[in-house]
This record gives sequence, C-alpha cells and structure tokens, in this order.
Amino acid sequence: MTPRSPRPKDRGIPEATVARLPVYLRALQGMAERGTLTVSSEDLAAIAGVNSAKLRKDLSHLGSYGTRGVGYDVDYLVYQISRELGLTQDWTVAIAGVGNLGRALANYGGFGTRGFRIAALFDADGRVVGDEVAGLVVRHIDTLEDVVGSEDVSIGVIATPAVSAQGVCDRFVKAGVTSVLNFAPVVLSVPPAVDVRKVDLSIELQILAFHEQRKADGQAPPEAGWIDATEKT
Amino acid sequence: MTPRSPRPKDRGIPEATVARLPVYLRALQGMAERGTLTVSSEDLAAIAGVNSAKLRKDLSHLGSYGTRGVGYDVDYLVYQISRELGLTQDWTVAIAGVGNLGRALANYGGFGTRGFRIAALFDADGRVVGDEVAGLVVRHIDTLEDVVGSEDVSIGVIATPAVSAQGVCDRFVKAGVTSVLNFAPVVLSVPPAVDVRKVDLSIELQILAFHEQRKADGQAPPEAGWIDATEKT
DNA sequence: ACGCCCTTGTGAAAGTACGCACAAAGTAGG
DNA sequence: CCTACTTTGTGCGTACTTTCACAAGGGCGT
Ligand SMILES: NC(=O)c1ccc[n+]([C@@H]2O[C@H](COP(=O)([O-])OP(=O)(O)OC[C@H]3O[C@@H](n4cnc5c(N)ncnc54)[C@H](O)[C@@H]3O)[C@@H](O)[C@H]2O)c1
Ligand SMILES: NC(=O)c1ccc[n+]([C@@H]2O[C@H](COP(=O)([O-])OP(=O)(O)OC[C@H]3O[C@@H](n4cnc5c(N)ncnc54)[C@H](O)[C@@H]3O)[C@@H](O)[C@H]2O)c1
Repeated sequence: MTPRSPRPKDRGIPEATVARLPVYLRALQGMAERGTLTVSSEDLAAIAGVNSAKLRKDLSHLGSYGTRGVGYDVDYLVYQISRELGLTQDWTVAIAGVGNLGRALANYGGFGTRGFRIAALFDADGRVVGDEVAGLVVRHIDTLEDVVGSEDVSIGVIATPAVSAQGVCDRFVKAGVTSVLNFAPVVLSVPPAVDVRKVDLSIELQILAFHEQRKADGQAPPEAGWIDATEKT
Repeated sequence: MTPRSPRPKDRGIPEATVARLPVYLRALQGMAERGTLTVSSEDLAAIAGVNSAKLRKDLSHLGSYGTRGVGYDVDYLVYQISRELGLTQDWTVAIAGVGNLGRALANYGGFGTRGFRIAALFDADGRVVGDEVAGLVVRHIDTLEDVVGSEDVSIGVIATPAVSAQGVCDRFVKAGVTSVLNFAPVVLSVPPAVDVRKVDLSIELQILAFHEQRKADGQAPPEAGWIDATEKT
C-alpha cells in the first residue's frame, strides 16, 4: 500500500506559499507591535528573507490587499493571513510521549499565544503518568481515545520513541485526529485524509553535513555581500 | 540554497534529493540490522514513503550502484549514501541556549550515534552556566569563540530565545562556524558561505492548521458568495 | 549457452516554483 | 485635472521536481 500524498492538488494556495505565510505573519505581527501602519513588499520581503516579487505573488493568492504606491496595511494583512491559515480559531493539540522533547514542547509558551492550546499529554510510562507538566497532568496513553474525543483534539504531536510512533499515530487517527506532527524518526503511514508533517533533527544535521563536506571539498569560499538565509522544509 | 555559485562544477546533487537521502539511509540501516542483503527500489521506496522512480533517480545521482534484476546491495548503499552525505567523518556540534529545548537536544542520544558529537553547551544565564547537562558542563556564551576554535566546531545549534538568536549566530559565524541549525523563530542573516537551516515548530503547526481548516471548509458550503470587503470593481 | 523475467537507469512529459521586468493603479502636489 | 512618482500585481521565461514508461542490463533456471 502506497501512502498517498496528503494533498496532491490543492486547488488554491501553492504549498510553497503556505509554508511562507507564517513567516510573513510573524514579521507583520512584530511590526504591528512596534506601531508600523503600512509596509511595502520590498521591506517586508527583506525582513522575511525572500524576494519581493515572490512575496507579492504569495500575497496575491490571498487577494488584492495592497495599495499601489503605498504598500500593505499591516493590521489588515495580519488579519488576512491569520484567517487564511486558520488562526482565527483555536486549535487543540495533544502530545504523546512526555520525555525530553515532549516536556520541552509542553513547556514552550510560544504555542498557546498563537492559538494552539495543548489539551492533553500522554505517556505509556507509569512513572511519568500522573506527573504534572506545564500545568497538565500526564495521562496514560490508553486514555487517548477518550480524551481526544472529549477534548476535540485536531492536532496530535508524536514525541515518543520511533518504535512506538506508528502505533500512537494509528490511535490518534482512529480517535479522529486529522493532523499529525511527528518528531520520531520514522515514516508514518496514514490514510489520505490525514496530514502528517515531520520534524527530523537528524535529517537537518545530515543535510548540513552534506553541504559542509562540499565546502571542504572545494576551496576558498566565495566572498560577497551579506544575505538573508531562507530555507524550506 | 546556494544562490549564485560562479563555479558550477555541477557534480551537483539536487537539493530535493539531498533531503531524502537521510530517509533512505535510515531505512537501509534498519534493514541492514535485520540482516537484509538486497532491496529493490520498489520495496525501499515503500518504506521511505516515496515513489520508486523518484528513489531510483535520487540514487542515480550517486552512481550506478544497483544491479538490474536484483536491486541494491544494502550494505553497499548504506556506505555510499553515508559517504555522499559526509557521515563517514564525525562532525562537531555546539548548542547555544540550554533551556527547555537545548536540554532536550543535549540529552538526545540519536545524534552521537550518527556521527554528530556535541562538544559544547553555552548559555548566558549565570544560574545555568556550570550545570552539568548530558555529561557536559554548560559554559558561558562569552567563551564561545575560544571553544569553537579549539574544538573545531563546524555546526552551531541555536536554541536561545528569538531576540538573542541573531547575536549568537553572528558569534558562531565570526568564530568560523559555517553551518547553523536554528530553532529560534527568526530569520537569520549570514554570509553566503554559511548554511542555515531552521526548524520552526510554530510554522509546522500553522501549516497543519491551514490544511485542517481547508478540510473543515470542504464540509460546509464554501464562502457562499462571501466576497472580501476590499474586492475591487 | 540461451532465453526468460525482473529491476534498474533514464529520456521525456507534466507539474511547480522562482524572479525579472513592466504596465496598471494608486498617491501627492500643483 | 494633470503630471510625477511609487509600489502593486502579474505575464513570461527559466529552472527545478516529480512521474511515467520503457529499453537495456543482468541473474537464474534449464
Ligand atoms: N530529544 C531530542 O532532542 C530529539 C531530537 C530528535 C528526535 N527526537 C525524537 O523524538 C522522540 C522523543 O525523544 P525524547 O528525547 O523525548 O525521548 P524520551 O525517551 O526522553 O521520551 C520518550 C517518551 O515517550 C514515552 N513513550 C514510550 N512509548 C510510548 C507509547 N507507546 N505511548 C506514549 N508514550 C510512550 C516514554 O515513556 C518517554 O517518556 C524520539 O523519537 C526521538 O528520536 C528527539
Ligand atoms: N521549547 C520548545 O519546545 C520550543 C518550540 C519551538 C521553538 N522554540 C524556540 O527555541 C528557543 C528555545 O526555546 P526554549 O523553550 O528552550 O527556551 P528557554 O527560555 O527555556 O531557554 C532559552 C535559553 O537560552 C539562554 N539564553 C538567552 N540568551 C542567550 C544568549 N544570548 N546566549 C546564550 N544563551 C542564551 C537562556 O538563558 C535559556 O537558558 C526559543 O527561540 C523558542 O522560541 C522552542
């Protein structure tokens, strides 16, 4: 069985654009806090580390929200991007695996402030179950289905060891979760209706190692200006 | 993402391929441990969650290491991919910011086993400096330059708050680090010779939220004639 | 030695993404 | 109202990516 790509055709905003919208949003929110009223594509692009034409094209997928000769209204753009990303509503998140990483995630304040409410923590280890972490009592993984149902969890985070990840994922899916963020170094199989995104630190390091080796193979690195780093995931 | 290399000696492996090689490698290492001797592109692709033609094309960039009618020799392929990724040598890593996330990273065993040696931990907080974390004593960030130089660190990991990230990055770069893995939610500016990769959990969640919303919209009548206020005539 | 059958490696097509360059659209000032 | 100036929105060429489809290569049974 070949796991089908979650969204072969999104008859809407290109995936590459979706991945950049959060970056723009963050930049804009910073500007809004500092009281900036409008911003040009040139300036915003510089902050976000992208080409200004790309930024304009990205925003054009949301609609014509700019004013020629002036730029974009910061607050209005914040609202439009938020709406497009689905951040005008709150999302409920559950984390499975309360080890090193799960604890770091639970304790991280940056989620709640962005509309992602952590509703439950699960672990299989009896020594962890019952602990209070970040204001939540760790529940046993066997209660996952009940809690996910009653709390209406829509995003499941997997921070268990790799061997447990597929099993936990299956339980999330069976319980009705349709988006999964996976930190375990395994490829998860899910039904087509479920989105999975993975964060794999080892892979990131290996990609860096590849380029590092390439630099070492060559000779003197090119000297030039200072650029903004932008990457994709 | 190397913008403009005036020296296209194009022994180049596509970036998209590089990002998948670690996935293949992990699958192959698992097979090797279970004693599998050879594997077909079809089977390996299924495990890695990709199209088999894509896998073959990816591997073809490394050379012709398969045998028609048979498949690929697992051990040999492990070696070739490792070599291509630069994993036949060890890389030295330093982590700046020993908070929730920095500790989780330091305590994670999955790096050392893959050729990434964590050589130093840095923090700016006097209450953290001097602590022992994962067998290393946390050093003060002001010693970064010395340590990076003497330990020959090539990869810097940034796990500080966002406001400190650019500053820490600059120090890494000035000290000679040419690869940075950034967990802070900011776009870093670096010279062209430095590679930056970012891991941004908020962005991942926001992308999931986007698709989640889209799924929900599909159920309900989409926008029923609702037009944005700024729609032009 | 021979031919069958399996799997690789790769042209070519289709689909995405990027960024330049510029007309269109809006502002500001007279 | 008109002119000068600024910045958006996008058409278009280029480059990269994915996928299909199949000829060529190689092992294996007879
Ligand atoms: N810590 C890191 O920095 C880091 C980095 C990269 C990848 N990862 C990956 O993230 C995952 C978690 O890493 P970690 O360092 O937190 O590991 P950990 O061992 O510290 O924590 C894992 C937790 O999952 C729990 N668990 C095990 N089986 C479970 C199950 N079936 N259901 C629910 N909980 C279960 C364990 O009891 C433990 O508390 C691993 O897959 C690891 O490879 C971690
Ligand atoms: N914890 C998570 O799960 C999580 C998730 C997503 C993103 N992040 C990001 O990762 C980063 C770290 O998160 P955290 O939860 O570990 O934060 P934290 O506050 O727990 O830890 C940050 C650490 O960095 C240290 N620090 C501050 N300034 C420094 C400097 N100039 N030099 C060296 N060290 C410095 C602090 O003393 C602290 O120990 C943040 O940017 C955060 O936004 C974390």
